[in-house]
Amino acid sequence: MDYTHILKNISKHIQLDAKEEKYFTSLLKEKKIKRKQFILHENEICYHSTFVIKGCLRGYNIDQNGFEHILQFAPPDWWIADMYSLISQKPGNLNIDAIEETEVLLLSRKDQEKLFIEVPKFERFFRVLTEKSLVASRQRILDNMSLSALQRFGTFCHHYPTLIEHLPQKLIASYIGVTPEFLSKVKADYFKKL
Amino acid sequence: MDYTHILKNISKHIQLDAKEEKYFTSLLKEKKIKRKQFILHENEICYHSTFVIKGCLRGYNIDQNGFEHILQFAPPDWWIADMYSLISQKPGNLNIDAIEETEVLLLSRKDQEKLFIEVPKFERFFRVLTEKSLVASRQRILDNMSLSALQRFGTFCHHYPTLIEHLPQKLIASYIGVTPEFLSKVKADYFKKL
DNA sequence: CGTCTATTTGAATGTACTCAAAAGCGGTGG
DNA sequence: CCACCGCTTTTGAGTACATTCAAATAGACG
Repeated sequence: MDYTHILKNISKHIQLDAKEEKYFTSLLKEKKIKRKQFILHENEICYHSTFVIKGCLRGYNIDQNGFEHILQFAPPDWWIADMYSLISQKPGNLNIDAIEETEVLLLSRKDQEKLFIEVPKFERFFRVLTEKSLVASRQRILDNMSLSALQRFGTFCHHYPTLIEHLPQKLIASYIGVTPEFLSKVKADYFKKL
Repeated sequence: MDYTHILKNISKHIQLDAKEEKYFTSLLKEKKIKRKQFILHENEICYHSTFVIKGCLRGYNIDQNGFEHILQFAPPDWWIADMYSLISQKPGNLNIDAIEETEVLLLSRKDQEKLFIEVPKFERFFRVLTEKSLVASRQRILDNMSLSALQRFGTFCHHYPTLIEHLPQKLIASYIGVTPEFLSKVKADYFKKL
């Protein structure tokens, strides 16, 4: 099993010795997820934090009119979960599924909490991770309130240049908060101006 | 000095003994903020986490067209900061000022980091706090994408019943992401339907 | 009080959505 | 390897939700 990615990800914020690394990796479960396969449905309880090694997941909500709104893409080296459900252990409102063939490592909330006690450095690691997510999430709120669809598309292209390549526009539309039809028109304008 | 509010706030998630409480409170600085007075301007570095005891603060961004977008209200018992600037110690894009006469306690990032090391329980406390903020922030992204202005106003009234009372509508408009003029019309519809 | 700011109301405008249809693209099976 | 099917993307016309601008009214603070 290849834990190099996740250990590298963690070493960005905390230093682990060999024993700690071994303990941590012993808690992880590997999983392969096929395209369109779900790892979480809304109204289910989210039991795991998921770290993506390869491929790409998406976390999204379906509103009362049946429209999908993507909260998060999770390309390699990203963590994803329904945070509400994970911390409350109540049914959440997020769906998480695979955009393509994906490989992940799962860390259960129970093991995570054990980890916080056994190796307090992990408390720090996830605090830092959560702080960064919060920063990104708040910036997105501001962007959604202050930018036009055209500007949000530009921001997205700039922020996720690699995702743009192999992501259906439909999904980008659902992330930046417009209809696919309108994104198509926006994109035309965007590339006209270059 | 009255630390009962903040100690009660903290005891929701972690238990402190007398010595730890004393150490923690020794790090806090008290401050009184007049209406319209700033505790942080955009392009400044945010050095403190701020806990509100009395009154109300707001954190907001001003976009390139000069419009204000409120990211957060901080009534009593809430924490507020420009998280981006606080964790990166680089200039941020948030303004924080007082909506009314307000009393706060300040915890500097340096002291906070010392606290994480001296009393690791605080690492846990702020992790939990940040997780909850993240949950709220992500739900707000979804609400902004899936709900109409009327629905967002309803959600706001339901979520912050006490704030509604003494908050200028202008500020509510700036929080839910509409113009004050339009909120005025939305509100008329809202109360017609009751 | 008087002034300044907040709120309401209305008409015109704009940005993004809806619905419908056509065109493009990709995968699958014959 | 090609043909077909389903799904995505494009295009267009009509519509809706929210903004802009302007003016009148109401309210708050010194």
